Amino acid sequence: MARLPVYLRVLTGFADGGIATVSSEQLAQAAGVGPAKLRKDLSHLGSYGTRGVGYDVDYLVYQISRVLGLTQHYSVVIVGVGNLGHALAGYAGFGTRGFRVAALVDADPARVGETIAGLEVRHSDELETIIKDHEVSIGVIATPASAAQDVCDRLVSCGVTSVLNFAPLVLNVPDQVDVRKVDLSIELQILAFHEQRKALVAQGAS
Amino acid sequence: MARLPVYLRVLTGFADGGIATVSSEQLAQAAGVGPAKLRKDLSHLGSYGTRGVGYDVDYLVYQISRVLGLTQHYSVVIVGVGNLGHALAGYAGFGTRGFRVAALVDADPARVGETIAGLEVRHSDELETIIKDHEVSIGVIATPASAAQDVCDRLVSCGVTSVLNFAPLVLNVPDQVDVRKVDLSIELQILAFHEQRKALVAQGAS
DNA sequence: ACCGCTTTGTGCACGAGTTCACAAAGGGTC
DNA sequence: GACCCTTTGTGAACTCGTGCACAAAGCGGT
Repeated sequence: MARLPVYLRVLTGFADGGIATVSSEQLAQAAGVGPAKLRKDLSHLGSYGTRGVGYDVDYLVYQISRVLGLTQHYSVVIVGVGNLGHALAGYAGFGTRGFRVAALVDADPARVGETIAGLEVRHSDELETIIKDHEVSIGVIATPASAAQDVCDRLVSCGVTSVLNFAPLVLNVPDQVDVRKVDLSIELQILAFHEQRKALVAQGAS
Repeated sequence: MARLPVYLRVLTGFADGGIATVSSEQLAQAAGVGPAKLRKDLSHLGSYGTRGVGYDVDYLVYQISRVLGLTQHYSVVIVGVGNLGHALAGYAGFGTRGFRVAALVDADPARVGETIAGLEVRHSDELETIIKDHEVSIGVIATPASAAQDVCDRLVSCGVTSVLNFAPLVLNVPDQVDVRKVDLSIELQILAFHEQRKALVAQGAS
């Protein structure tokens, strides 16, 4: 389920605030979902709540972390050190929760050797070596669209089975490889669509 | 539909390549969906295809642009000029297709006055003035989580009804406001989940 | 030990989105 | 002009996720 990470974040926030137990209603409100949906989601993991009381925050954090596979550690390689790659390298979310950036890689020799967020940028020719040495399981593609499919093929051929793609194109991968896509311009266009819809409704009502 | 922007991008790619007509099968493959789904999506916009031939690329580009509201122009304000805000300001996708970055805003006085991608960073106290002067309709939140809800409230109170949120928290907004969320760590955790699932299957099979 | 209050876990119905399969409709060819 | 081949548009069955409503279950006070 794609909502578990949200629950996990909210729960860790509660844990930091010293809250020991939460009801499904509190948790649902904080996570922006309905209470019934939340209970059904959690029930799929097992019965970890106490009727009449709620859920134990720490225990639930542990269980969700376990289900998500966050008890293990994953090495990540970021390919493409443009504006976006830069931002990703400095992103604090990688360090926490078991993700480690193994290396930054770029095709531009002028960028190789540069140090970003404590990591040296290496040339993309070394991609295969890096992946094998660090047992990288997740690849992040932050290259221009023209290079993305090629980079993706190389990642996959080295055994990477999870890809996070920021390039604006649909990647072609074998079935066993998971790709998640983050696309700015698509998000903007969806917002534009809703803006227009709202404008039309307002116009029609006036 | 959230897939229209993908179709649009693929179609503009075809148009640039000088292709005049496409079949649903070609387009579906390039967009990573099934042919039936694509035809049903397009049929919701009207009957713009020719049986036995396919779809006229240019005409379809125009129709999808129109439905998405991209024939109008939208002003965007980016709040928070950290690593991510920096990357967003330099993102080429804003300029194309009717989106204009009206201003960059940050709460840190040390950053105010800095010029990024041809735009001067202004202090967040001016947020209300900027929104009214430029008729901003879309707000992008690239601040730390602690400031995000406050920024969002200010955007909404100025009449912004579309928000793109990069901060790792669930924003609380009135019903008529659309929020889209982009969250790195959630994407990573989902990939981790699938990684673990694949690892367990492989282990179980061996 | 019992009773009532709170909260979980879940059976059921409903609706949205997806897939299949085929009829309708063009274009090309003879 | 008639026939055949290709491709669209869509009706119908199906799946999946969602929300409601309620029974089961624990806790605390008396």
